[in-house]
Amino acid sequence: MPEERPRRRQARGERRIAEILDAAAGVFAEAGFERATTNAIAAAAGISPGSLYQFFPNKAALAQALADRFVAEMAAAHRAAFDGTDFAALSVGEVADRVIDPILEFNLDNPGFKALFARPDMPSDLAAAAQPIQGALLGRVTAILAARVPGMPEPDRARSARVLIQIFQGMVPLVVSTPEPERPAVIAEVKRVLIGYLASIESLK
Amino acid sequence: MPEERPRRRQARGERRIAEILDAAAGVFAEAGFERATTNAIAAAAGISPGSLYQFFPNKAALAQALADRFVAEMAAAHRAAFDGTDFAALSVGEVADRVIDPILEFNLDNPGFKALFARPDMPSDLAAAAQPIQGALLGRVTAILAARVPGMPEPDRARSARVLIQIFQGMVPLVVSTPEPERPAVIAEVKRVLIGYLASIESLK
DNA sequence: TTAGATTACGAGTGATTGCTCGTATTCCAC
DNA sequence: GTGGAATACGAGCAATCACTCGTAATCTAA
Repeated sequence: MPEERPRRRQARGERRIAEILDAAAGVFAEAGFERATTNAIAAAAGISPGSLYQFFPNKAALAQALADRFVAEMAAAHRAAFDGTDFAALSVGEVADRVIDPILEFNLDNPGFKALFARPDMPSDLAAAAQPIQGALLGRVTAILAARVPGMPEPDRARSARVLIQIFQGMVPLVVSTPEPERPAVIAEVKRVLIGYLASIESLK
Repeated sequence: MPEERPRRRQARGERRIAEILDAAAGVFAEAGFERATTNAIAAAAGISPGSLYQFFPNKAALAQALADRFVAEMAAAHRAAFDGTDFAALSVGEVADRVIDPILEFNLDNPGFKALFARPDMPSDLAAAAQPIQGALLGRVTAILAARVPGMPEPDRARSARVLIQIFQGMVPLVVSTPEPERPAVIAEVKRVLIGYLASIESLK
């Protein structure tokens, strides 16, 4: 049975870990998770393969740590988008602006994010890492729906929240792949889609 | 310089090719493209690795052939969805039903499809194989928009067509992953989303 | 019938890649 | 200062996988 005493990191080590995660995000974004080699990540971080394995026991753990960091940053983006606002008092357009812009910006700033979380064969432990924010996001959208459409039956509300989230996440690739002069128009269309759906729900009384 | 004389296939060989493509679609769907090994595909087809390479020079060519078959079948699904209908004379609900159901059914029946075409690192030659149907789909949706909303400026029309397609394709994973008793309700929501967006475009006159 | 082509086999090969290990350097607590 | 821990190196190991090759069975055209 391995002792597995956690080593006491020096400041240098903490810095290295951050550098490795940065490098991994870049390589994942460029090559995709499978094609990304640990040696390439080490080279991108400016260290040797052996040094990389001083900090991460294997590639999966590296991916897990990067995922955890993404999740924490995404949670912050979600808090910025959702907290401290009375969504029942806003117009649908205002709701869309408040919620969509920061989350979209996060996706634009972190191309490695979807390389990790949108891959077809996501292992269960990575999905488990993403589950908290996914669940929290679902809860927040459901809460907005509950505040705005109180009469809606619970199953319908949960389903509509899932649909809203899926629309948004499904449109992210289109937004990201659209080059700059055209991008704001596409973002405006995304908002129109979500607003239209939200309005059609609210019009049911 | 290789002679590269195309060999004359026997009926048995044609059958084998179809069997290999079937097996590949299944293995791709289960394991994803990268994780799918050629030996596993051969085993699933009930043949040896060497026999597989009698028919396909490499894994990329196998993927290409499967993609071509999917594209042909998808094109047929598109024809069934679009041809012989005057979309200008239908209600938005009828348009949605006619277009969405057959294409959604194709995606449900062919789980290998998205394993090939939705992978993050799709090589350019695979994208080239998909381009004709993607282009044709874009043209068909644009034509429907042109028939229904004649006054719309061309750039807006093209953008809205792309958005409509992206909404649909972005929702496919949600539909596929929803188990059966619940699935029709999700499909109904997908249609409501598309109808809502279409109606909001048409309401602009 | 038979010669040549096609189909079939499966152990093996070369290349890739995640990861190790022996060793050297740097840091920090005492 | 000194000893132990943390950091760093990079050649190389073991496993995986796309693919090959020598050989044999089967089919088809004549």
